[in-house]
Amino acid sequence: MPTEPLSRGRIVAAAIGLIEREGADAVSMRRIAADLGVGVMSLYNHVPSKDVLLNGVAEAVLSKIEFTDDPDAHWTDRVRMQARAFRQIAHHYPRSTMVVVSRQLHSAAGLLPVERALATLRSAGFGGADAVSILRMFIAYIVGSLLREVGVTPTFAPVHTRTIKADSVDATLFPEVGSLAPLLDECDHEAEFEFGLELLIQAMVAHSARSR
Amino acid sequence: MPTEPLSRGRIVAAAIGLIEREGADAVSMRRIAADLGVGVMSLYNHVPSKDVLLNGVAEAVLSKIEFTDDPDAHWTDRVRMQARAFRQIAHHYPRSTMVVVSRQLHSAAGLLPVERALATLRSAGFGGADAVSILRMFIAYIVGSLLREVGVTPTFAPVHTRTIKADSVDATLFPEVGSLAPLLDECDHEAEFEFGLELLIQAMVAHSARSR
DNA sequence: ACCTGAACACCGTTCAAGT
DNA sequence: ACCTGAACACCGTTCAAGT
Repeated sequence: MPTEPLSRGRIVAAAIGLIEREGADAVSMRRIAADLGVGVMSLYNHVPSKDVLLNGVAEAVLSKIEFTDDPDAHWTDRVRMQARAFRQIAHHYPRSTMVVVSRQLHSAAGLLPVERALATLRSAGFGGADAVSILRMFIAYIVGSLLREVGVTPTFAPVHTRTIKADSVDATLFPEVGSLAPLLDECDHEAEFEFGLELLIQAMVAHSARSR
Repeated sequence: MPTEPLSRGRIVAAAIGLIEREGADAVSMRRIAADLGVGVMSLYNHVPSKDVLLNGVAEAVLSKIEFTDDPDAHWTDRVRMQARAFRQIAHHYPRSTMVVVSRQLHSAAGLLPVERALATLRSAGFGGADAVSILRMFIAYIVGSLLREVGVTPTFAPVHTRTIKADSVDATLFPEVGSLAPLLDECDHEAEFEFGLELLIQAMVAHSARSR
């Protein structure tokens, strides 16, 4: 039975599948080739190196973000929706998120979200420089939030590992950490993300009012 | 000449040096051993695996943050200083920053900065839950900012590579990106960090006033 | 044009042997 | 207690050979 022919897309998809199944450390050209049922060197007919293959993984994951933009909504709501859409990759591709975040993409893969964000900010009345700086702040916040969210689960095994045990922290050296241990122990990722998102949006509103 | 005896500390220091000199990808147990003038397997007398060695690298870099806290300063100034101190690691250990950020530390290495931040926020009148959420938002923002700062220079070779060329962007598909290309092309990392930092701090002040 | 096995220069880590 | 070389099971990638 003649399977579907090898292609860059199939290789990238196999890599993403492998990452999600076994983690980024499990990715090797040989494993991917084995998963696809081909010889290792066949991959190199479609991809020049492992490094650019991983760039392809990052681009593919980024391009799968589902942006549903409503141009009629208030700009603060549009910003909210776009930020949440970005966060979805941490849910759909948790183990690939680290790959996305740790690669500098010089391609146009991430350009569509940037375009939409800038358009939204400009429509809200922000100047070009402010729009770019605000976008960068937002991206930093989202990326950092995703890292916390997926970094906490490098493997899904220890589903409830307490990072800080109240009784193990020297209460004289770290009194605040000690007394807040119950709060530090648990992290509702969605709630934390929304908390920061609202603060950021309100900061933007205030900044907009100041510079008006 | 009997060189200093091998130790976990010397091994971690050698790893950090290697990372800063040649990048995180260059790190291998064999290279570290060679740099230290010992056999590979000697390392395993002091470090159980490469994985926990890299955790040691992350902890060592984190512990080198220089926090100069002034308890008499206004809490917003203290938050500013702490955030800037954190950002210093991107300057002192640029290539190690990715290692720090990509490892989940279950140790007490990062506890001192957390303690100081929480103490500052509580002294500003924030409740425990708010203090924890605000700290998490700040850490997300700082981590994301550091990633942008060091991710842009995986190697220092292309000192001025333009990521987006104005004429290469389809102006009809990406009009905003096209018109803002000059701004997107350059990034004053310190200025961008400070921009977001001020917005975050003002958001905190507003949040504090609201919940007072 | 696409596939491939052999080969090269690497990895992390186990183990048994040394002192 | 600390060091170590040999060995094992892996890597990414080059190259020459196939179709």
